[in-house]
Parts: sequence; structure tokens; C-alpha cells
Amino acid sequence: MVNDNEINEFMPLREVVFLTLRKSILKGELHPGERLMEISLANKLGVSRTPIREAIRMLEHEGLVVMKPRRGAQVAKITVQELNDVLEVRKSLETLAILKACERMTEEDIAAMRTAERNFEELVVDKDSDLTELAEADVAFHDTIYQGTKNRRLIQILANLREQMYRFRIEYLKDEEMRSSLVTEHKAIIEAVCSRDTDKAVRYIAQHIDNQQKAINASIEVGSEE
Amino acid sequence: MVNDNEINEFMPLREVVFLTLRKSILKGELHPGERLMEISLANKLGVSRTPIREAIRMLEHEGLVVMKPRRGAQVAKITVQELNDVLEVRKSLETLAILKACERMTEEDIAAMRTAERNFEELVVDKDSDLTELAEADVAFHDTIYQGTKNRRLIQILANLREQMYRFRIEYLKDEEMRSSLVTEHKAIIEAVCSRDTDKAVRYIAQHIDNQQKAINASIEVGSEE
DNA sequence: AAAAATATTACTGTATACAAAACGACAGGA
DNA sequence: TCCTGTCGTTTTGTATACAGTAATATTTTT
Repeated sequence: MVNDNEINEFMPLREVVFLTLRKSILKGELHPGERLMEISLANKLGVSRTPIREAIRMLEHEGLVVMKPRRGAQVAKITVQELNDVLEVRKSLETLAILKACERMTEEDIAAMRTAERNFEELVVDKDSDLTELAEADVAFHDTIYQGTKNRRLIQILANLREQMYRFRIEYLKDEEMRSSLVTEHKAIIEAVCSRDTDKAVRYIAQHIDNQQKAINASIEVGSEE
Repeated sequence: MVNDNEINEFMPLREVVFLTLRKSILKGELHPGERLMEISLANKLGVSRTPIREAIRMLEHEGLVVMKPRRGAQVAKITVQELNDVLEVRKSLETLAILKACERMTEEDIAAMRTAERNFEELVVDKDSDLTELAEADVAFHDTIYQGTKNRRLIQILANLREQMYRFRIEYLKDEEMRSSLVTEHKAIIEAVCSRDTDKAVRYIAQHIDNQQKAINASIEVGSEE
């Protein structure tokens, strides 16, 4: 069960387990509400319970699993309410981010942003590109903006908030029309940042998030099986 | 995520250890850079290494300790840069919070806010009140505002950001004058929220944070050993 | 046959045991 | 003196053992 995504042989097992479980949750292979049982996970991943438990502590603090006392961990279920809470915070912080990015992005940062956008666009044009790949490209684009803020804490929090919604982002990326409008929005954002036009940038990013919110809320019936 | 302040009989040891260690770090009993050695902690707290390790995983994700590979955990050192990063994010989110609090606070919420403010004021008036107590009262006041937002995620993130700065908050609370100006600012905020005057509220809270930032930066020489 | 009581299982929570890496001290050689 | 290699200690990382509890199955009683 090797999941050496990008990192070396000497990573502690708890990290490997953590990354493996997180990916499984985000990709939906582990369903919300599903119990994470230590022994079976340990067997499946070929490790002992100790690294499993430590990985679960990390996932717990990341909000991807919740603990039921004496019943162990289960994959966190996200309600519409919680999703909108996240989006409310995200909108505020994305606004802060684009503002600071306008101030602080270097020429190299901007070049990286353009490149990321082109990658995303290519995948959108290509009809039969993988959804996961597409999602990652979108993530990469936004990451270039986050990096441009030069604020480590902001980068970290935004990455975490995004993660909470990953499952649903994949959902709405299925919509063909949505994808091309994403490209348009990205380009508008790039232009605003390039000309250091903070007002415009803030407006575009707000719209971008609002559109996401609408799309996500539309694509959700969900909510509330215990 | 973990906010059970009630230490009952049935709380897992990892929680007890987590709370204990966190308090020690925040109160400065464990100094930045100090190593957290599992066996000695286990002996000191009268438990085995397992709950210690799980608590450390939680502290790690909370940002209060950092892991050095194969060297274990040490108390996180915070640089001026990081502090300002945190404050930048905090300012944005405190603004969001006061805005939503204006919208959503019930009469009970407002009553709780007033009560918390009175408690804080009493401690300020009392010349020989404990600094820790004072800090907790300030925390309690702001918590009433956070609660008023009805946004769980926002509450959680703000609480975490505040925690990162706790050590320095205690520092600047030592200043006599600072304390009374805090009372004034709190009262202004309360009035703004009561009259649902979002503009005023946002202005006051921004000023409140700015003052904190100035005070903290002034009270810091620090920065950069190792 | 239904409900209550009891045994059984399965899992978590905690402690302990073991392996291997990192650090420090000391000795020997250039 | 300085380098270097080895040994012993300390400490982490991981595995396993044990205890207690919640859930489930089974038996008993009515």
C-alpha cells in the first residue's frame, strides 16, 4: 500500500497513513459517516494501529473526521449549513488574498499564475479530461494567488477551507458550461491583478466565489441522514 | 474542534494531556523551542506515551508545536513575520465576525456580551487581579461576539488564531493604560452592535485590532534565535 | 413468541515492548 | 590539536498486549 506522493522514503508512517486516508476521503472513496476502524485499516495498509491512530488525530483536527466517544472515528458529514459557513469565511479570506496578491505578487508570481491558468484552460478544452485532474488544475491556479499573498498563515487556512469542499467542487466541475465560465473568470482575475486594480480584482473574486456557492448549493440535495 | 472545557471522568487521557500541554504552552510555562520529550512528559503526567503522542499530534495541527523529523516535538517559535501574518488574517475575519454578529445576534447573545464586558471591566478596576484571569475575561468577551455570528467554522478559526497570539496578549495586558482603553473600545463595540450599526462596528473592531497589533509589535523585540 | 437477562464479540483506550536512528563521549591516529 | 570512528545512551517510531466497554447474539423467562 504505497502512497509515496511526492515525498521520500523516510516519512513517518503516520504521515503516509494521513495522506492516504485524506485522499480517500476527498475523492469520496470513504463515504461521509463511514466508520474508520483501526484494526481493519491497519491490516489494509499493512501497518499497526499506532500510526493509524495518530493519523486519525490529525484528520480529526483537520475536520475531515469526527470522533464519537468510545466508538472511534467516522468520516465527517458536512451539512449545507456547514458548507455555507465555510463559504462565508472563504469569501472573506479570498478577498483578503486577492487584495494582498495585488500588492505583493512579483513578476514571477504572475507568470506562474498565467501558466496555471493555461494548464487549466487546456484541460477544459480537452473534452475527455479527468475530473480529478481538472480539479487539481483549478486548485493549482488558486494556489498561485495564495502564494502571491506572501502570508503563510493565510495560505494554510485557505488551503484547508478549500479542502473541506473538495468533494462538492468535483461535483460542480462536471457541468460543461461551468467550466468555460471558470476560464473566463480566471482570465478576468488575472488581468485585474496584472494591472494592480484591487477594486476590480476584489469584485471578480467575489463573483467567482458567489458562482461557486450557487453551483454547489444547486448541486446539493443532501444534508441529513444521521 | 476540541472545545470540551469540561474535564469529566470519561474524557480520554489524550484530551486531558492535550489541554494540559496547551495551557502550559499558552501560559509560557513551556518555552518556545523547548523540546517535548515523551517519556518525561508521560512520567510527569502519570500516563503512558500513547496519549502523550496523540496529544502532540493535535497540538501539531493546532500550530503550537512543530515536529522535527526523528527529533520529536518542540514548542513552536513564532516570528514577528508570522505574528503579523496572523494579525492580517485575524483583522479580516474579526471584521467579518462583527458584521455577521450585527446581523445575527439575538437579545440573549447581546446580554451575554454585556455580562462578559462587565466581568472584564471589574477585573480591570481591581488593581491586583491576575493577568491570566484578565486575559481569559477578554477572551470571553470576544467569544460572545464570535458566538453571535452563528458560524461554527468562523468561531473555530478565530479561536485558533487568537490562541497563536495568546502569549503576547498577556504581555501587553500588563500595561495599565492599555487595559482601560480596552474597556472603552469594548463598550463602543457593544453600542455599535446593539444599534446594528455595521459601519461603526466594523470601524471600531478594526481599530481594536490595530491597537492590539501596535501594542504587540511594540512589546516585542524578539524574533529569531535559531 | 416477546421481553428480559446473560454471554459473546468487537472495538476503543491505554500501557508496554522492541527496533532503529540520533546524539554524546571517549579513544586512537594523523 | 583536530579529525574520526565506535560504543553506549537517549529518544523516537512502530508493534503488540491488555483491559474495559459498547454492541450484538444467545439464552432464559414469562
